[in-house]
Amino acid sequence: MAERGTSIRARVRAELTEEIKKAARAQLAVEGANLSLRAVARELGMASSAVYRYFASRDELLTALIIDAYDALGAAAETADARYKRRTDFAGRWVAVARALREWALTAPSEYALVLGSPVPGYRAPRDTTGPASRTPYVLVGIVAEARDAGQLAPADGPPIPARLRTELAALARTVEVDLDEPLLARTLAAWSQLYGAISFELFGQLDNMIDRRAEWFDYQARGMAAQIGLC
Amino acid sequence: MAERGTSIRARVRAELTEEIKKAARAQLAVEGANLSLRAVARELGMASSAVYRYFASRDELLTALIIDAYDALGAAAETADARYKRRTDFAGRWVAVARALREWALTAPSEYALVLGSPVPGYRAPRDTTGPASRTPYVLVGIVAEARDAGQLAPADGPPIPARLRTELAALARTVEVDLDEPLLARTLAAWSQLYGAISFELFGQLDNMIDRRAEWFDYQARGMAAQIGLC
DNA sequence: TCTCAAACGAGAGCGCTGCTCTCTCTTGTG
DNA sequence: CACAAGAGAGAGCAGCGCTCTCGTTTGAGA
Repeated sequence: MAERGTSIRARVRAELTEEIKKAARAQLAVEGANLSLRAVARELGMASSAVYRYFASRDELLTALIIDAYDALGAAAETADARYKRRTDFAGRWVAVARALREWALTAPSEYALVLGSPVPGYRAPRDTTGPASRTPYVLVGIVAEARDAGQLAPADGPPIPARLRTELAALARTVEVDLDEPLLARTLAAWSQLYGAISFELFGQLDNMIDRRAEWFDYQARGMAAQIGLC
Repeated sequence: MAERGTSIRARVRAELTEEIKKAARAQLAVEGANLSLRAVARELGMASSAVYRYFASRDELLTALIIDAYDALGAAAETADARYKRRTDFAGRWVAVARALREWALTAPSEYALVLGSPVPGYRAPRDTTGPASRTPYVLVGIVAEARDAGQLAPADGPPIPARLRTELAALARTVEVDLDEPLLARTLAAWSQLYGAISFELFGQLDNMIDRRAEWFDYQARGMAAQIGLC
């Protein structure tokens, strides 16, 4: 008998799949990037071979975790922006989203490392991840585009952009359907890269023995990014 | 018989140690972060247990590689700055050093990932690395300090710095013996973090399907950092 | 309602890993 | 010249990812 379009078996299967991922995430949190499929199976009280009914390989499990992490990261960015009240305070929105991303990274460092750290084994997951991966930059770009539409954008400055890079930026804007001109897109992209750098720098221990007031330091940088883009 | 203060045995030992590291680096380059001590031993035609005469554990081998990588990275920065002719073109020097760091990272991606990527197994190497690790930022800070001394620094701007962060920056400047005032140190530190972000962003695949003209894109960002610091 | 193929779980096993221990041979120094 | 320290090899342990085989469960079609 079908229930809600899916059989009971399928439902149980989905639940166990989720439970495996949950246990894997838990182990990842304490063990670092070295995820042991056998340990996950042990945790769940099942034979290691049984896990292979749900994930064809350890890498496939990791891929699933990566996709989930991308989704969680994107969701964090979206809700942070949505919850920000003063919609025309674009710099404030940028900082709020940046903070949310950092905080998500701090609560789930190994998952952040999974998606944005060094590629794990030989190479990374296939490009099933492109969808969820684009949620975060989409939020960032959205803030900038809205600011531009509201006329709240400081006049463009920044280094000159070589002609060929400019055409590539234009092509990029077209393919991802982003309505920003080349200099603005360049500044936004650079700010995104900078944001990623600031979070990774802290998370991967480069700030150790240098700065303890990390939240304040991060805010300083996030405000710098907003200023660099031209958000007011 | 002692030779140059070290016995022959010690010399041979040092050579073999170096050879092990070399083989490990080679394997790391093709295999990613998963370094197999047994494979290294196999490559060298020796029993895996013999390697333990030279490195107490796989982690210790990795630590040695990390220290070497930090040193190589620092050396790349230093020579790039030293070779730059127009000493008062501080923005040019910054960009030259940034380029050198990126190029080193591109030629040895796994070694870069080792030192600046996500911490590998459970946690990272001990703090034997602090010395070599500081060579790169020292070069960057040096350029800024020289520019300031030459009066080639644009007037400070940037986000406000909270008082407590400011005192911590002052303390940091004191402990690492850097002669930069708080706002300038903050801008330099932020630029360093940004530089790290730009390199990692490219190296870890975040630029894939977005920008192909990577050298030009990197230059654009490097120039932006110099401008943000105030280098002329 | 019964049947049977598909789904599932467990266990054994393969080759790999890091690491330890023991045994033998070499080496350089007192 | 003796002998302890250094060095290499090999066996072995527990763990890993993954495969295969063998019973059991289950749910959909006859």
